[in-house]
Amino acid sequence: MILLCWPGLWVVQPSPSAGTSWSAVVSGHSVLVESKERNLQAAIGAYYDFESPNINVPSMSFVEDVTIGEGESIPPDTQFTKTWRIQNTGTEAWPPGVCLKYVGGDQFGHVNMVMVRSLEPQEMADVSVQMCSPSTAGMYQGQWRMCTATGLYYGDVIWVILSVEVGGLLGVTQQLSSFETEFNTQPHRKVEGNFNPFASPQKNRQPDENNLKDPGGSELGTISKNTWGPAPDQIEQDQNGLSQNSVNLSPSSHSNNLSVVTYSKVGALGEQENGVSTVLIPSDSLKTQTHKTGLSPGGATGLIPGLEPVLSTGMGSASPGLTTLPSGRLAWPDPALLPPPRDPDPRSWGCPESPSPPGTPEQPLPAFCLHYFDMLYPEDVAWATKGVGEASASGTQGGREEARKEPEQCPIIDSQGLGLGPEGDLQATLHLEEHSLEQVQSMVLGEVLKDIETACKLLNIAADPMDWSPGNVQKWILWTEHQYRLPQIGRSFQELSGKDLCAMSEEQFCQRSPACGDILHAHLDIWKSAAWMKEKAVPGDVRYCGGDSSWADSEVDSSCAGQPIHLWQFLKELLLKPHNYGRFIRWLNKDKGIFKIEDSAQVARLWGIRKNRPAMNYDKLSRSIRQYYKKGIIRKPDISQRLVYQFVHPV
DNA sequence: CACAAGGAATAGC
DNA sequence: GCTATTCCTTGTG
Repeated sequence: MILLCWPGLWVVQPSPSAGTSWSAVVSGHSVLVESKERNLQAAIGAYYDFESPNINVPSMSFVEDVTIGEGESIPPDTQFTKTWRIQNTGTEAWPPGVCLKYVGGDQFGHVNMVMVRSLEPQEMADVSVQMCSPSTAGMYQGQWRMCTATGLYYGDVIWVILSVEVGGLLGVTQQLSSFETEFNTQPHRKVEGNFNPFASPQKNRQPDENNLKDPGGSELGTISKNTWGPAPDQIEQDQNGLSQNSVNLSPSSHSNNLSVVTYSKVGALGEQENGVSTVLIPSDSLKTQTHKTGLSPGGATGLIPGLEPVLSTGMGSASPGLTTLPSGRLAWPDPALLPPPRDPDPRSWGCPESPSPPGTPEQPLPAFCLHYFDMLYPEDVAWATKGVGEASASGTQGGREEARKEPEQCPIIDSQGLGLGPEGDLQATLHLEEHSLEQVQSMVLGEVLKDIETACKLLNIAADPMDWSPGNVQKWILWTEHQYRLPQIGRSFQELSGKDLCAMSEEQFCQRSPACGDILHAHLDIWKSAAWMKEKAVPGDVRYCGGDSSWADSEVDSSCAGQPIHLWQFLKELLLKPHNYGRFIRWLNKDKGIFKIEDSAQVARLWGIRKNRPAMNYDKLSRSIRQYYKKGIIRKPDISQRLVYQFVHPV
């Protein structure tokens, strides 16, 4: 099996040598695509539930804090109930199975999700979560967001802002809250009046960044509405255990031949507490689940058979021990912290105005964010593969049955009977999603092709691996290793041309690189498929073009094929792609040509890859930049700052 | 410690 | 010869 991670897209190819069967995982869901031809589009037949323009996204507005309003303080280590009032501001009732989920910041206890009933248009309801205040005084904040059963986040990001201090006033409001609870046996009663004198009227309050403090010292405390995605370091060093975006890429964890693997299910126990519906996720209850899936040969035109709209909590808060991501895992921006969809081009999500768009330290901003990727624990593989053989044998019928067969392992959260809704609704939803699937495929594919295009320009290599020289191969390997944080591959592929590489089997890849040969091979397969598609693509056919940039786009590329690139040209190339490299280098004043190297090590590494100089570092790179001083190409700006340079002749 | 500046030798084209 | 790389020293914050 190969497990391949593209930004936002996973592809699992169970039989690489045959090359006829692929499954793609997008947004945490998976489909299997039987492909008679070796065709990337078929490979990426994916069910994707992002905010397609064709899909109505529920609307939600935060109304007010019911308990723990602004200005209230709470004693340390104190249990309390946080209640928000929210409203369905859309024109349609919410779909069944929606929930409010913890998405970032401080979590205050173990509860990370609470079911919310389907609100009618304009209806308001209170949603409560049992929390526990931190043990040390200070200001804290956390973010929560509504989420559909299929993992689609919607509505305002709502905040918990806590002032923890000894002698806080919690007692008063909680007494009031408890008093109310006695008269409100419904977990989420309909609100008909503004009855709580402690409610704060502000909507979408901005926390005072100067006062917010994260106990772990992370920068999460400074998340604001203008900084939707956690910065790379924040993701990697998530002090809150919000690791639902992490995926273990270790091939050793995936050594079985799986037909299809999905990672979207958890074990969860719903329970009622003091009139508050809570979902507690024991960390040891996380499970993965296989779906038996299948689509018609060559076509990715159906929803996954057996895919149930299962509520996934992700796994983040359930795994408090996972505070850092070890090497080999990829982290992704949390889609929950992205703004509500407005721009149909998903590439623009997550980086609205931030000069430093969110992403992983190594990744350009993923165009498609995976919603829930639970870990596939090694010990779960045996369980996960159980039934896979049956899946292959029974084709497309088994998924739903499989889910029913093992309810203990994949409990479907259906608190208060709100789970799945009428079959008719589901069918309508499926129908709608089918329509968007093809569009989604195109977009996913476009993103893949664009990433390859970007890499080609950056590395100055051909798109078709068959055309690569041994030097190109080294560059590509270095690049892939860098881009996907693979273990050091070294020189085990030295002397090989692109043709040699293409002729190698996955086993041969693994022989040369036991740690990640399979992943590398899978990446090469994507490149080969993309080259095949490019060859087949009819000029003018925009189906495979991702938005504003086509494959043949001759976007500013200062390098000429075959010509050695100059460092200043390379820097300009990076600067011209802020979506990809804005975290590494960005303009401070484009008109004056002033730029700042934000991540010197990464820029140096990219330069080293480009020049096939693995030992490149910022010391050397900066020496090269300084060579430009006397040549009048680059200089230090008038007010010298560290890592800030200026093009003498800005474009 | 990271960065800045620049000298000197060397590599690669 | 030109450009970039590599290694080095010295200095700054």
